[in-house]
Amino acid sequence: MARANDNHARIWKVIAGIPRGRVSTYGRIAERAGFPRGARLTAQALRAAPAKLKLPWHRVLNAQGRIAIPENSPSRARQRALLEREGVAFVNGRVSLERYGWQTSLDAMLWRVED
DNA sequence: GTTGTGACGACTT
DNA sequence: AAAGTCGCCACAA
Repeated sequence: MARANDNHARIWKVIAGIPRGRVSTYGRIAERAGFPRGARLTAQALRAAPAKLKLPWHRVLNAQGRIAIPENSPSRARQRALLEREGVAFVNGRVSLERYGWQTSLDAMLWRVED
């Protein structure tokens, strides 16, 4: 039986692979880690992620391309700043997943979109 | 062991 | 467009 922390580790691994200047979503990350409907697991893993891992946590947005962190948290503004620093543009508080969404090589192969 | 909650998301009203 | 329902996983009480 896999322990909870093992599942978190699988999520962290996927997040670590998000390229600079691109973003992914809770649902897609979970899916790539082996949890088809585990979007919430991604959120849980992200909250529990040790800073030591230096994960690109800011590149994780919700399925609408919006920052998922609560309004009251200062991390929210920090996430946006970090993304903009990488060239990710916000329009009406939203990021175009069409343009910045991270596509895997496999996806590129299946859907014929750029990697 | 049970229950409620949440940095979520797909579906259905 | 907006709100409700349900699935999923970890965690706190």
